[in-house]
Amino acid sequence: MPELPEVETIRRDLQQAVAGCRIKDVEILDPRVLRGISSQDLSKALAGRVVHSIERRGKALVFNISGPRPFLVVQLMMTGQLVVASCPSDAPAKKLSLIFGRQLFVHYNDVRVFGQWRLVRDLGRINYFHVLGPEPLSRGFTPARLAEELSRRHVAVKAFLMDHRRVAGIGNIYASEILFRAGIDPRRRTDELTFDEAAALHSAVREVLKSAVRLRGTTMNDYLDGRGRRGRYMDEIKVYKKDGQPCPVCGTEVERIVQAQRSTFFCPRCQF
DNA sequence: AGGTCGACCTGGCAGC
DNA sequence: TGCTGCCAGGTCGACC
Repeated sequence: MPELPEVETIRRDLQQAVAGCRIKDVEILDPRVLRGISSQDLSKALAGRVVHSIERRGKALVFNISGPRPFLVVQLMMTGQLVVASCPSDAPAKKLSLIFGRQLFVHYNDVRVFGQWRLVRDLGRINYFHVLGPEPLSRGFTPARLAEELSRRHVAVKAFLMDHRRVAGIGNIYASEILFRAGIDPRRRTDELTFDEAAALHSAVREVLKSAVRLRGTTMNDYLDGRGRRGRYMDEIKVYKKDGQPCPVCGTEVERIVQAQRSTFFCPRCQF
C-alpha cells in the first residue's frame, strides 16, 4: 500500500494530532497484526504512555513514546490505514485503536492484515532498519551516490528502485512514475546507465516524491491519509495502471509488463 | 548476485 | 446469479 509520500502524509497528520498526548487505552480486535508481543502485553505497555513524536523511516512509522520500550513501530504494508478520529469506529477492517481520550482516537484499519505492529526497546532489533538504504529526500541522497550504487548492481533499474536496501520508500506506483519522468526503460540494467542517466533518475526520484508529498499521496484503492481523505497525486499519475491509454507526452500506448511478479507500466517511445 | 516463487491475507472485478 | 481466476500500493525467506 502506502509508499513514502503516503506514509509521510500520515506521519504529519499523526504528529499534528497526537504528539504530546497520552495513550489512555488500546483496543485490539485482531492480534494477527502484532509481532513479538501479545495483545495483553501491548495494552499494558502502552496504556498511560505519552507519544512524544512520530517519525518515518522508509515506509515504516516510528512512534517515540515514554517508557522502557520507547519505539512503537508500525508497517502499513499493502492496505494498512491509520486514521485520526474524534469518535470510536466500527469499520469492518478495523484491527486496532489507540485511545487518547473520549474524543481522540487513532484507528488502524487493514483489510488484508499484512500490516505489522511492534514495540521494541531498540530499533536495531528490527532488521528492516538495519538494511534500509538512504532516504531519497535527505541531503545524503546525491546524484554521485546514486550513480555509484547503480554501477555496483546488475539488476533491472525498476527492481533497483523498489529495493529498500538501495533507496528507502519507493514502491510499485512511484517506481513506474519515476522511470517515466526520467525517460528510462524499466528493463535497463543499472550498471549500463550513464552518469547523466543516473543524474536524471536522481532528479526524477526527488521531483516525483516531493510532488506526491505535496499532494498528500496517491489513492489507487485503499489509501487514506491520517484525516481519512484520499491523496491528490492520483491526478498526476502518468503511466501507472494506464496500459492501453495514450502516453501524455507522445500519445504512444502505455504498456504493461511484469517484472519480479509486479506490474510495470511505461511508454515504449519516451523511455529507452 | 540476481531471478523467481510462495507465504502472509482479503476483497474487487472481469469473464464465462 | 454464481463460480473461477486474476489482480492488488510490501516484505521476507527459500531456492536455482
